[in-house]
Amino acid sequence: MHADPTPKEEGHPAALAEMLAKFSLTPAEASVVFGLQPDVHFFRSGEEMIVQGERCQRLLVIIEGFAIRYRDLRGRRRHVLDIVLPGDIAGSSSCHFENALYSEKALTDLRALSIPVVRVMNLVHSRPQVATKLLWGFAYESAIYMEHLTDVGRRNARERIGHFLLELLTRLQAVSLADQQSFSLPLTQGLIANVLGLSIPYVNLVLRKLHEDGLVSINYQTVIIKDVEALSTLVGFERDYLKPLSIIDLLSESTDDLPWDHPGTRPN
Amino acid sequence: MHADPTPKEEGHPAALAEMLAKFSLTPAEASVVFGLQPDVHFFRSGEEMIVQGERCQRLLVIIEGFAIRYRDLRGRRRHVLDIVLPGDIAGSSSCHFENALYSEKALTDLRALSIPVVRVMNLVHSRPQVATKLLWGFAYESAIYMEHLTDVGRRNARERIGHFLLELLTRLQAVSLADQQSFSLPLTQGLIANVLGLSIPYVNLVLRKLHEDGLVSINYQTVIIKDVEALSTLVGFERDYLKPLSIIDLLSESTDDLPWDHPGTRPN
DNA sequence: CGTCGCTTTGATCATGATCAAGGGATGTGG
DNA sequence: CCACATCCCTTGATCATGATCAAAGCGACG
Repeated sequence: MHADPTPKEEGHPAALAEMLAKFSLTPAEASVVFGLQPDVHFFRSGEEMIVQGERCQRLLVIIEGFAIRYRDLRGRRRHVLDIVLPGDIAGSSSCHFENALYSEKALTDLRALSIPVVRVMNLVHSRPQVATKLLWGFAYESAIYMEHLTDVGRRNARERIGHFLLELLTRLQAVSLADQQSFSLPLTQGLIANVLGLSIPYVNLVLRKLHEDGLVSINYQTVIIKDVEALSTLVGFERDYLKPLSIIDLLSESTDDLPWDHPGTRPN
Repeated sequence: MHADPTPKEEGHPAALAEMLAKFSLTPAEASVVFGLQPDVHFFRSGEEMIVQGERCQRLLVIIEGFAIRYRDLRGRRRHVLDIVLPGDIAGSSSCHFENALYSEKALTDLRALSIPVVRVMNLVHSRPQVATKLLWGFAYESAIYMEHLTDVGRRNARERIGHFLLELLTRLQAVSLADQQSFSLPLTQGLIANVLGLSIPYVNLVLRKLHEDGLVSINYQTVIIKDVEALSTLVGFERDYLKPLSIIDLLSESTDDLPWDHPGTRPN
């Protein structure tokens, strides 16, 4: 990992848009986050960003590139818990523990904003609303894992794979990295197998069947979902869990009128 | 569901101890939460507390009794995502969405504090530190689901069941509802099967084998884990994920010395 | 005393794992 | 420019974990 001391502005615009979308931050609030003097860090493909068992003291807002979040099981190999996309935050769960419960590793060359957890926590005093929005966004992660849980626990291989691809499509669309029915990302069959708890040969088989049925096609890192509707129905995909309520909606329902933490940007 | 209009103090002491433990609230902060004028609600065994698809507008701090959090799958039956114990908060994930993603239903007669989400959110202005502690606690939920994910995705039936029982033991110990090796809770084999994505006859089989091996015994709602060490090793149980870092530790590492959140003393 | 829900047991079946081997690509060093 | 290594995809044969189906026993409770 190499910190880049000089160009601290370079990566902000893209990350800004993603933060806005994910955490409902107003531009003013986003600039509060960027005011925490984040470093831009670069990681090479394969580099570990968060290491299981070590203390996690910084959050990494992914600007560009992809990563995996995985857990090393004793004896068994590893279990990939999720794919980390631009706009996601590496370390957001690890920082809850004395020692990180899992690792995060760059899947491609990757660029991220690095912000010390302590500095974020201090927003509680200085900018409580910003802190709340960030924490609210973190809490929402559990919804994704709950969905993955029913994915792995209650669906067969075909449904799991279809569901996984549809989730990726939707999440990537949210950060403008996918069009209506396709996206590009360094997804191997081995990775899919690992995320979904399946074996590689079986993933291969199911993927071929899905292709024969004209539902999806995967070629050279590009996934095309030929019939989103049909696949969604087939595997029971409902995208609600990927569209959390904005915290703004909740706050604006409030009837009282206590002072805001930085007047002027209040959405009310 | 019946709101109890009169005795609003009755349930607080027990719930208070649990809140202290789970959210690192000081007594003063706990009383801020109780100052939100929560109602004590009673639910009968089998009653729905949160309904999938409906808007979730209140949080329910479980004081006494047990519940399940489950999802209705189309066509398929339901999938139980987790057991909800005293000290847990029903609705803590549902409130992130326009419509609750899952239901929560009382497994026994149950007593809970009901607090409107809006009122909690307003703590952001008045008591940002309390709000942060609560949200921090919610965010930590995702760690539990991530662990369940590797449980279901990467372990065989024996390991899953053992892991599940050890998690329950640990979580119940945290709220003084279990001793060193045993606890009581209305757990049926059907429920275990549903949580872990197994069939009832197979759960029965595995449970018998675990019993024959002298590892666990289940009788009349009482689970005894005869050899916690052996079982933990056998199934690879590490309890770290159930012991989140207190947010206090993070805040106290802060080098600056801003006044705390008491109204009137806050700068800015 | 009959019903209902939970547990137990057994027989059969299938989803998906494991093992094995070969086939492109791409990349690297000689 | 070729030899070799590596990584990923593909395919097939065999195996096993755990599902499904069926039926009966057993409390508890009204």
